[in-house]
Amino acid sequence: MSVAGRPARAIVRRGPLPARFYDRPVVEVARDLVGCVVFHDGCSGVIVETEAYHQSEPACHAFVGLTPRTSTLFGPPGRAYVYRSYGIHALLNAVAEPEGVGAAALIRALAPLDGIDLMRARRGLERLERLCSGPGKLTQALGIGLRDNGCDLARGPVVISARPPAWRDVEIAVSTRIGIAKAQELPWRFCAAGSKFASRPFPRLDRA
DNA sequence: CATGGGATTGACT
DNA sequence: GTCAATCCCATGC
Repeated sequence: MSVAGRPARAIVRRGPLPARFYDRPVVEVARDLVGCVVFHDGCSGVIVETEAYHQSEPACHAFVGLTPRTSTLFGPPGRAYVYRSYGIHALLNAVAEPEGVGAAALIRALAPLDGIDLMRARRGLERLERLCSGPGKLTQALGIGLRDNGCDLARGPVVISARPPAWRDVEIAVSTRIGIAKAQELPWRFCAAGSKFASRPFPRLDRA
């Protein structure tokens, strides 16, 4: 017990991000999610790479309007949007902007924190830098699947919490998005500068 | 109902 | 550098 009477873990463990964190422009949400922590099923990791997607541009699934697939994107902010990519991978997004606006931040890479042995077992890999260095890799490592689509990111099973103290002032690098055919010019990719855990190195450094 | 296209990854030349 | 795996879902007949 400290002099102040507060357990140390109360300082280290931050609460989940509230819905209002997500209820604003998706580009800001994507940028500010870098350094926050994703939890699921005994594993966690610090977000080191994100991308923003908005209904106004054609790379976003919500560009086609409200369909069964995109209903989560148009729903309330602070939910998980999980979809299957290339028939194989589940990709995790955090829904942003007010309800009725289709937008989300794609979580592209994590720096592993807890449950690393479980992540290694799920991924069949040893190297820490490769466990969560891609949007399909991190969902496999944390055991996140399509069943988590629509879950409340403040209540779980998938939870995102605020930046730990060591990440509060993380330097953010900006670049264009990866793996898309349309709207490639938008600078909507954000990364913890110099992180070894990103899906790919950054072409150059620009501060956000 | 048939078709086609991915916000990827890992194996291979 | 190339390429296939694999499946949800939007689109069109």
